[in-house]
Amino acid sequence: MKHKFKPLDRAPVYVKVCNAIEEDILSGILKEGALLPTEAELCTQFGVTRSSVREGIRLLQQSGLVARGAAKRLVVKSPKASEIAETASRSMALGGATFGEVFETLAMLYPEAARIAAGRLSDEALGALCDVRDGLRDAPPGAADEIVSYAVEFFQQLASGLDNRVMLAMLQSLNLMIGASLRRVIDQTPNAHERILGAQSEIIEALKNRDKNQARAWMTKHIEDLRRGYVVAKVNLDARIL
Amino acid sequence: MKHKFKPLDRAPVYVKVCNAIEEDILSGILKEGALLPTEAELCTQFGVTRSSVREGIRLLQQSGLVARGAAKRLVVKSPKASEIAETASRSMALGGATFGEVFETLAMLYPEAARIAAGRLSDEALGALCDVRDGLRDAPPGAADEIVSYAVEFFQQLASGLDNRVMLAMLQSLNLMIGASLRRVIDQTPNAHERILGAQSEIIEALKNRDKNQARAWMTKHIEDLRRGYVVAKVNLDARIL
DNA sequence: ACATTATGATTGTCGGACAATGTATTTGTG
DNA sequence: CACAAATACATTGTCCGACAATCATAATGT
Repeated sequence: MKHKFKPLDRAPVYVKVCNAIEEDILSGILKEGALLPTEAELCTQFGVTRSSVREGIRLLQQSGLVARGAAKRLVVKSPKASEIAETASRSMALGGATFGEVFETLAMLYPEAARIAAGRLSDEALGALCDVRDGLRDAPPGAADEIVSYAVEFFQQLASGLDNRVMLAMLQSLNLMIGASLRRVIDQTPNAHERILGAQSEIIEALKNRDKNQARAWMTKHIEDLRRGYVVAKVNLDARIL
Repeated sequence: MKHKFKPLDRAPVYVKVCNAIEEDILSGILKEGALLPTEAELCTQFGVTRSSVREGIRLLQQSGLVARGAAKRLVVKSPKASEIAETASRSMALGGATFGEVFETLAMLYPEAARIAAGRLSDEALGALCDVRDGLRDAPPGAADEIVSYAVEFFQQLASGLDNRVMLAMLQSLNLMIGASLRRVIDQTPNAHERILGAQSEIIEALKNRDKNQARAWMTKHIEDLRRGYVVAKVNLDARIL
């Protein structure tokens, strides 16, 4: 019988360093907040030079698994939804995602999110939504930037209230991607202020009444209204987000 | 009047290197597939040492913006949906996402995805779905692994057919997260093979008829069926994915 | 006891060196 | 001349050593 060799692991050392540390984090040996050894210590433990260790650390750093904490020590981090959303949205933007794709996904997700929210939102979460609505109500007329930020913040608060980190990460990444384009839309839409305010109020009302269908319906209308804004503002839906 | 200084940029050099290159990619100066200079060349251009350049490259590398191409040269990459999905799902797993959160999100997204698919899926995409279904049909009984992979592949093909990279990335990340747990569920569910096969057939039928409501309804049933499997298999929905 | 200073540890950056590897060029041969 | 083989070259991966900057801790002075 012919002996067979396993393929050798020819990955660069810095990749191996990254994988080794990552493995211990994944397996729970290194829990969140744990301090990693110093670079010098890692060198002796792995038997490699500091350059390689440092390059490995950069890989871990960018994937959000470790960060420099107090006293510059390396601490194990567990990626937060907002960070995941940020890197995902950035990657999609770079990957050439278009307004159309983002908006369609938004239109697919948020009505369902509203339906779920109607059955779950805590009083605090509802209060936060009301605060956003009130902030929008009191916004000075013509302040497009403020209107946009309140509009996005409304989505943001709704997503937060769902108490589901996976949903939150996805919805947040959409919020990040839609933010920039929304500015253009609201700039050119008359009555944007009132229309958004009205939609938010109706949605809040439905959420308060725990009326899932109503919440979903109003969210659908709200988004449909935004979509019309895109048409009015002549945003090219095939254009890349940037 | 008191002169005011802007806060100095005290970021480490390797971060600046990363940002500088990233900026040129983002602004379109460096398009996808473009070759970056060699490390030595970057050193002279930035006026820093190779160590710093290399650490900066690691950051870019992990964020999926560059990769080593032919002849080891650095080439600009635009992140693909599958890569975004992979890093996102990994991050969420590390961030402590639970089966419950993933499954709830799945149950929220896929019925809507099916509805959209009914109005859009190309013949090729439908054919791919049929292929998956046929593969599942011909799978030997008791081959849990195969059943799982066909079940996931069905979701995968459906997502691909939507022709929306943002949706695709999100759905794919769910697929990755659900994969492992599905194995346990199907292992312990009697008739899983037939039930999944039946659901796939019904969904395909609805898609062929361009019947959005029917497609959505059957997908909902399909997922509800999987949910029952989770209960039967006594999967703790509050347990972390790992 | 508390503020200040000295000490030490650690990271960030530099410079140079060399082996491994893949590319490009030259050379040899029909 | 065409094509294969050998050579030279360029580039990355890895190592080593050094030092300034920064921050934490210990020592010191009042």
